Amino acid sequence: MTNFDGFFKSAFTVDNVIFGFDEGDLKVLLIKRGEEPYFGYWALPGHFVYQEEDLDTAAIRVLRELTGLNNVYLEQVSTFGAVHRHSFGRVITVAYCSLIKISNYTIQPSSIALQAQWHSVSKVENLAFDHIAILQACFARLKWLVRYRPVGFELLPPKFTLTELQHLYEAILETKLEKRNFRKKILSMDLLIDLVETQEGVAHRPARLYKFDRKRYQKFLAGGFSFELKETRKKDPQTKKISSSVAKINVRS
Amino acid sequence: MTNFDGFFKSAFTVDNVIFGFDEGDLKVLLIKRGEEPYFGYWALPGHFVYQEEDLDTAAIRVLRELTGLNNVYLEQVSTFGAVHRHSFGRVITVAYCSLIKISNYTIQPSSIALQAQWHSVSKVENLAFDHIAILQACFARLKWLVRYRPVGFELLPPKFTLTELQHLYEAILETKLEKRNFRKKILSMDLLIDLVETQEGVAHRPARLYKFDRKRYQKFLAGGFSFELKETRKKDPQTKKISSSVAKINVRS
DNA sequence: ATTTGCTAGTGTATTTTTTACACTAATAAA
DNA sequence: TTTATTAGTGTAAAAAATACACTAGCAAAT
Repeated sequence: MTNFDGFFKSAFTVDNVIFGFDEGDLKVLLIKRGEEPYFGYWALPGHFVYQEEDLDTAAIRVLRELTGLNNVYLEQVSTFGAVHRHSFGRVITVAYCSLIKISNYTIQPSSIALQAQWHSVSKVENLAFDHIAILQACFARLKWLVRYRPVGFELLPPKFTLTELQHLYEAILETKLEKRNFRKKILSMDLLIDLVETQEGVAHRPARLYKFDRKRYQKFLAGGFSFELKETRKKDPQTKKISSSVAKINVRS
Repeated sequence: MTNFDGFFKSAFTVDNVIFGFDEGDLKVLLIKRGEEPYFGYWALPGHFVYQEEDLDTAAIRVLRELTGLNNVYLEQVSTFGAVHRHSFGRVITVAYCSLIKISNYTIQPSSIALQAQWHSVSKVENLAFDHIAILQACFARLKWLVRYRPVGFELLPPKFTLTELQHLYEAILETKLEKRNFRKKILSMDLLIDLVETQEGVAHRPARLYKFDRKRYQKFLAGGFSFELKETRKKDPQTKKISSSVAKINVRS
């Protein structure tokens, strides 16, 4: 039998990209590292996986240890393994992604995290390691996901208005949507419960509040999910329809 | 500085899921292992990654060494890292996926591969390690992909009929499609070149041959790709439209 | 020579969905 | 009472999806 000992000299880590939404802005949770390499740099909350620990378990543990976040559903996105991405040796990292309601959680930096803070995705730069690339991959995944699963709701507080929901979709998709059509689409999916309540303390007509209908969502998951809307072209009349290439999917229960 | 040596005791591998299409059947390329563990078992072509080798590079090399396949475009799908998935120690594996035209390549088993053979995806069982789960993950990815990129063409010979193309889609999506609508859809994408030639040696009206227009595909990639068709309900009239849940996406250039 | 069986390929009416845009409604502040 | 501002609705027109019946061309059987 060949000897494979030479291969057993690597390590692997998990890195978590946690998205949140606040003040109309898409955020990502970063920690300030208190450990070499990249001491003092902002980084994704991630660390080594123990020998006797599954990847998913490690992702949850590491996130809890660094940021205090618990009970977060994490999903694997992809794996980064460039040879010299870590100065301590060969370290490949598995990226995980999640969406949470910022207001539901208290961030509690600990372990090697000097700080843990929400940063606007659009303003993030200079992260440790190859974390910018990992963030980009997860953001791309999020954009993709938002069209097929009602992930938007994960990012909003329990009660929200349709306009807030629309702004969230616009922030993720980095586009503008047409109000009428957005509402028709989202309501036709039958995933929202009208709370009858309305906003308070606004200097204009108060909007109706909705909540996400989790039970109906479960039924929906079996069959499929739909989100499709073209960006409005109202404000940019010189834009011409050159080739309206479209990507679609149809899933039947 | 903390000592991290304890973490540098793992290894990682790459595993390749190569899909092909032949005789109306979706196939996957497997090797018969000539090495412990799982000596003599059928397995995905995969092996250890060298210390100074990137993951993508390793996937290409391993595939070449085991099966003789070269110049295959591989795409990362996901990573499997259950603690005891390999008996030699902690080994996580990164799964890669590809689609090739079976007739374009000669399979040449070597290295630890005793044999390399195409197997019907629907009949595969009893693979080494957790390779069944890896195959399933890649098959799911393929089903997904086929709706958004014209990957179908990667699996067919250079000249093909529309009916052959339809059968391929039906095999991947595991459904039946309506001929008229399939043709309208696929031709409207403008990705096919009519070769004017027709089939020969068939005992019925010979079908027109087409080839894939790679140049137009490049242009298309920038904007988006569309494939959407509902399965025909002709043959199953008792099926009722209960809730036609639909998943769609719209991407504009 | 004609018929039969088979698969290739087309025409089109109907329904559903998307898109665009203008309209009305309700609240607080001026 | 008016104004500014955001909430929310009606609907026509266009585009796409769906269903299904039809015609076309070839070889083999009669």
